[in-house]
Formats: sequence, C-alpha cells, structure tokens
Amino acid sequence: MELSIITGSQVPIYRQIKDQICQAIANRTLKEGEKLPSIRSLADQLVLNHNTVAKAYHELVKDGVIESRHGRGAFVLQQRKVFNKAERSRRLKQVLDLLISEAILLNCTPEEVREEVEKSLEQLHSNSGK
Amino acid sequence: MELSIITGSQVPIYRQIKDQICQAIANRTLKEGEKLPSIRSLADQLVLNHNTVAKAYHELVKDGVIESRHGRGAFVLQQRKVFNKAERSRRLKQVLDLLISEAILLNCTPEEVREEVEKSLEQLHSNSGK
DNA sequence: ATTGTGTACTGTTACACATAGTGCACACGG
DNA sequence: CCGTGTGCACTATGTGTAACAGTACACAAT
Repeated sequence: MELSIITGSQVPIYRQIKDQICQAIANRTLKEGEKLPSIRSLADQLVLNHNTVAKAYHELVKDGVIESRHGRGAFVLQQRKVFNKAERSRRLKQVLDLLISEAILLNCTPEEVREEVEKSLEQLHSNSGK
Repeated sequence: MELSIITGSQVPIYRQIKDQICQAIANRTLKEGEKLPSIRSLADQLVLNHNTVAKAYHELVKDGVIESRHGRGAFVLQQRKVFNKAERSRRLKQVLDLLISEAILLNCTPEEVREEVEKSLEQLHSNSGK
C-alpha cells in the first residue's frame, strides 16, 4: 500500500485516502479479504493524525467497501455492497451535475466531454475485466 | 430570471446561482449583452444576503462569463472567454476524477457510466445548436 | 501482562459559507 | 446638483467541516 497525499489540494485528505484505496481494490493491488495497514501505521507513514485515517476507513465501512474488526484491523470485504440501480444513478448524477456545469462554463461541445470521459473511463476497464 | 435555491443542499448557494446563470446563458434564456438582475434585487428575490449574490457574480466575472460595470449593473459578455484545449481538459479532468472514484465505489460498469453521462449531456445539446 | 488494534471522546485551530451591517464610489435621470 | 440605484470593499459574527492533538477505553493476539 503506497498512497500519496497532496496537502495543498482542494480534495480533503480523508477523501484522497478513500479514493486511492477504492482504486487499489479496483486495480487488484488490494485483494478481497486482504488486510489494510492499521490506522496508526498508515497515519505514521503519511505523517497524518490517526483520526484523519480513521475517518477515511469509517467512510469505507459505511460504503460497504471494507470491514473493520475491533482489535484486529481493517479488511477488504469479500462481498462488496451492492447498490441498486436507482442509488447508483442518483449518486452518479450528483457528480455529473458538476461536470455539466463545468462543461457549460468552459464552452465544451458534447463530443469533447465524451472524449474526456472516455480517457478517464480507462481506469474502470481493469476492474470490469474480473 | 427565475432561479431556485436549495438551502439544504451540499452545494453552496453562490455555486447554485453561478451554475444556474451559466445554464440560462447556454439555454439562451439570458442572451449576450443582456443585463442581469442587480445584486441587491436578486438577493431580495431569493431572500439572501447581497454578499452571497455578489460572490456568485464575482466568480462569473473571474471566469469571463459576465462583466460588471460599477454603478450600472452586470451584463452577459458578448465575447465569451475562450479557454484553450489544455485548460478545458485540465478542468474537466478534476471533475472526472471524482466521477471515476464514485463509479469504482458503486461498482459501475463503463457502459453504465456512459449511459448516465449521455443523460446529463442532453443539457449541452441546446447550447451546441447555436 | 504487553502490544497492537479500532473506537470514542474532548479540545483546538483553520478555513469556507453565509449572514448582517456599513460606508464609499460610480452612473444615470430628474 | 441631488437622489436613487448600483457595484465594491470592509468588518464582524455564527455555523459547519477538516485536520490536528491528546486521551481513554475495549478487544484480540501473543
């Protein structure tokens, strides 16, 4: 597990941790059932307060990505939480509203947005090939 | 100009104003050169503090969408600021990173993301048909 | 018992959002 | 010139979130 944190970013640190762990699971860098670094050791490694890492882990538990066992550690869930179609659609739409606002502001064509979306979607391909 | 503000939303009010004005320009509800409602009148209408509306207008000026003339009011710019391709790509990517993180978390397929993107992109079609 | 772990608090600092209020400068119409 | 409408700039306050600092506790493995 090697995470990189950008402190100057607008993205909160706990969110960066959360995102990178999700990506690591998608990449199979972290496998199902595998143990995550402990809250304190990851906090030491990243030179952060342990509460910040704990918040990221707590969000991942809430989202059904990992499981934390008191006194033992945190583990990638074998069975990923299944969001129903409506929930997925709702949560994607929240982010897509931001995307559309930005596209209007930048005067992008729909084609250009599609092109950029395709570029970014490549990160999903590795996950779908399981 | 009829804007609707959702106070309970996670989206800041000034951002909602900014987005809706951008959309109105894209929809041709607001035409180039047209005068926007004054900061104070819009604040009264939406029952907000004038500073909040002023912040939204200031962001729009910064982004080259509108122009504000001291003592006269704010106007939609005739000549929209032109962002170069690299800048557009960079700013889109910031939002797309969020989208990908959410897609990984929700276990979406690339196809499902494309589908949702297409739904949202319909808001851009009206703009491209100028 | 000791160590490593997650959990749960209390404080504190910093920043963003929003409100409230005031004063000032500019533009326009009487 | 004067009043009104406007944008601009500033201070101050309250609220919420992010992050840090520190502490205490409960559980698990050895």
